[in-house]
Amino acid sequence: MQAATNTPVEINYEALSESAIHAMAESFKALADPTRLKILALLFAEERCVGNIAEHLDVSQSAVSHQLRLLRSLNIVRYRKEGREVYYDLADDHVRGILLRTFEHVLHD
Amino acid sequence: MQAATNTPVEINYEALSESAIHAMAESFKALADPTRLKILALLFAEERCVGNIAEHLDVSQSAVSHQLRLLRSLNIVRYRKEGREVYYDLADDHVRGILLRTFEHVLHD
DNA sequence: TAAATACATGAGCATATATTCATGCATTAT
DNA sequence: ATAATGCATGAATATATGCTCATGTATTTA
Repeated sequence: MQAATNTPVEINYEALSESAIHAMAESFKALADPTRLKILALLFAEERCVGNIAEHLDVSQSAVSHQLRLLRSLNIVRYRKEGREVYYDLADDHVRGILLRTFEHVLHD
Repeated sequence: MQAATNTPVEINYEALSESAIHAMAESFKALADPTRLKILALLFAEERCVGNIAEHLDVSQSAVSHQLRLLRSLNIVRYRKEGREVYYDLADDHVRGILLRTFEHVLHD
């Protein structure tokens, strides 16, 4: 999670395919909601099951489940089943990095 | 733009204020639209005036102007006037970093 | 087996959002 | 001064989105 900053990657409009643009928009959209951000902030520290998340956020279990489905579909979170509970976790450190950067961006303004 | 990765910043839910969460959501929301992303991709390389952006994206001048207003309000782009033209540019390298990271995230999937 | 628990999901509704259209406001050209 | 150009903006509309409610499915307990 710490390396990779001086990558030679560049963004130029001509090279960006329509599908890449839409994929990026989808990813950002997933992070563009307070409820989902709160869920991710909780998962930033440790994995949690659905009911636990709902309690902490004071949001209905249904609402949390809907949001988790969306995050799942974009590979932002992953899950594992244990009995009748389903534990969710951040999918990878890529997500952590983006969350951290934006958090900093918001702070230093 | 390249340094700053091993910052000691952490995200934990309890410490995140409601307003910080909303600020982050707003920032992500600004990046969560294909048209705005295309605009930013254009500006990634160089500053451009409104009409020029509209031409390149095949979007109406009005639509571009509306989106630029939103990006402006969140300090994602900045502008300078020159005669009757207004040139827009990315506000800072923070934005570049976030765009690059997400671009990579989308590629490596 | 029946009841309870934990989570997922479809439909419906209220709100948010992106675009278009019409128009306004500067600045430059005639 | 009048017209033209470049950009900004308010209103209206169509679509997208997040939540609730009702219900379904899987797993555990009585």
